[in-house]
Amino acid sequence: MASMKDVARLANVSVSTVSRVISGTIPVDDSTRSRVEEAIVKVNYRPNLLAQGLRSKRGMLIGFLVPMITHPAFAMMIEAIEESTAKRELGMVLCNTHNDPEKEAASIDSMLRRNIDGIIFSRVSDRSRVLNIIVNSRTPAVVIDRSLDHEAIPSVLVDNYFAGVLAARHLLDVGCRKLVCVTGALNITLSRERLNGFTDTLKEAGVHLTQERVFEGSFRYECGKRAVDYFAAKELDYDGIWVQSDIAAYGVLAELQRRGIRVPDDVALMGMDNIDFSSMSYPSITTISQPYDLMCEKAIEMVEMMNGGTVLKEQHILLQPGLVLRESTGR
Amino acid sequence: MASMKDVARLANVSVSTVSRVISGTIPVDDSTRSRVEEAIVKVNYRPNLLAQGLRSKRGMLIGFLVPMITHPAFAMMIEAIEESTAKRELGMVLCNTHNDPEKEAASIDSMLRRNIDGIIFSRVSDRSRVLNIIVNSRTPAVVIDRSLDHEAIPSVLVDNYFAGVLAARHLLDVGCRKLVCVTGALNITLSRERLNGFTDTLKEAGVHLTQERVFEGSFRYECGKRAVDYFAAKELDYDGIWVQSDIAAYGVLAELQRRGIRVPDDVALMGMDNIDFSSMSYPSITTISQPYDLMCEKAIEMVEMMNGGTVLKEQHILLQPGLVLRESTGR
DNA sequence: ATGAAAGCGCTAACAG
DNA sequence: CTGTTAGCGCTTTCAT
Repeated sequence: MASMKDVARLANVSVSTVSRVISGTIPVDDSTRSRVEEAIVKVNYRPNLLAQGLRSKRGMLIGFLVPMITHPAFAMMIEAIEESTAKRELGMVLCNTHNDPEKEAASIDSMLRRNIDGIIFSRVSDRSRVLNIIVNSRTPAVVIDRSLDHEAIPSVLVDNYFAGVLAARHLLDVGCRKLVCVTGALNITLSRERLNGFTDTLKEAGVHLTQERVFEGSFRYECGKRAVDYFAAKELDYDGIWVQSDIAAYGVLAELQRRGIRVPDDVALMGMDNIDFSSMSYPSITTISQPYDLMCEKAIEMVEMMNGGTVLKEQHILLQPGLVLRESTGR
Repeated sequence: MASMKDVARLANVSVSTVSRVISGTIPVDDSTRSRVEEAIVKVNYRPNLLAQGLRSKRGMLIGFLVPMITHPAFAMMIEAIEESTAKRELGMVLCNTHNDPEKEAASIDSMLRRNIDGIIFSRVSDRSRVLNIIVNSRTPAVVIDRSLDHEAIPSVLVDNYFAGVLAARHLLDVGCRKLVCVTGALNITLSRERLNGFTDTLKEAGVHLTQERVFEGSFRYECGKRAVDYFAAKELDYDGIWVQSDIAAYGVLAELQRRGIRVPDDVALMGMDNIDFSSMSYPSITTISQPYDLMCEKAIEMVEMMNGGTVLKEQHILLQPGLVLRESTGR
């Protein structure tokens, strides 16, 4: 790899002149400039990012922390973050935390040691010490898809209450009146918000969602089967079900099918997340989409602004979810 | 962030001594060492990775290129690479190439400018100029899940021929005699190898897989429906089908179900990759697993060896796939 | 065993 | 407009 020195030598100028030509912000004589530019092309010079990052304190790198890479919803976010960073010629370092505070801490640490431009995370564990580390180091950090108690850290969220509203409206629209709901873990705020939107909207329509019609699950496949078992054990009758994540919705679907219950004929089923797979099954799954691309783009924008000196404390961007109609609620 | 200078000042030694204590390779007086170690703890010193990387030409970073992050098979590899790098305190920068040679080139370029320790890729586009760039820069590179014509680059592969053998054996075992196959793109070597293993094994059992019983698909969902349409148009009778990727197998499954054809009762269905989802549907999908964890670990090991000075040209590690029994072939 | 000094490749302040 | 100088934080001779 050619260095600035090589270019300078070839163009018969000092390295600082080369630096000026590249940055473009400081005036350089036209003839000098073109000589330098020729030399740059000739030796195929590309600035070393470590040297730049060391000097400028900006590693040209964004860190992204997720709890599980292979979960389709997170994979979509990873893709979106990659898209937004690549567009800006930033790199993305990815860390899989497994919700392990130790691993979170270790990866944040190594990111900071890379003079990272910003760290974005979805679902940091609550016991994480990392937030303080980041705040103390004055590195821009943005939480995505989850609000954090730590108010100093800005976030970009979807309107989870409205997601519940959309789900309820649609199930009512297709004629369901006996509903049940499978939530995510209810210690997570977004699960509660979704449930509230769902419950409130049903109530307005005169449909009362009793406590026993709500099954507290997780965002994992396994809880789907457990939910169906639970409803069966309680001998609850239902014609519509909202599961707060597509992956869990598939758990529900598989168990319903195993029991010979037809979707959508006997029960209308809705999920949430709009993972790729939700259009790939039979029946395909009606779901609530989250604007991952936009969320991630916003998160990166916020990081960029903070690096530009803007103070973004207590800034929380709220984006709207959408309804995606498919077969599982088609009547 | 505290620097070496801070530690040195506090411990009353020079920075070089601090460096020696940290590297551990050069003898340092015990009393000095403990003084330095105390100081390190006191100021919570952590070496700056950019500075280290700049000096030592090793960025402590592995680059990973995939064509599509959200494809479950690649997501699994990403997870495995992350696991293997994190274990070694290396970072992972991820790039989504979309099979776009421009984007491949751009990301390889930025990786090299980070003094990256090694680059691992699955499925570089054939027209990629990047291979030469990498070879010229003497940066360790390993191809995963695909052999490359470029012989200088080592690779770690699964035995795709044997995958075909396993698929054929199992379908024969469950009593299928009228078989069809949906391949990946046949210009990709691994698709042809899988098909060869499948065909040869059937032939040994006296089952002849005619040309028209092979549908050239891709590793995408959409080709599944097209394949079923094609077989129907040809009025081919079949009781067993092997699809060379799980995601395409779901395309086949959905279309079969739409047509009222029951799996496995009417047709036994097998996929390949063992993506998470293949256990989450009803019926769950019998499939061929690829040892992603091991493949990725081996790839990282190879990179490490090359960085250690070992020459690995023309080294190709072959790993064995496995059979995963599920409902879609259960009789 | 330890310190001083040079340098990795770059940027920015200071001179001119 | 351009060159010289210093320094980002680290490692590695080279002295002592």
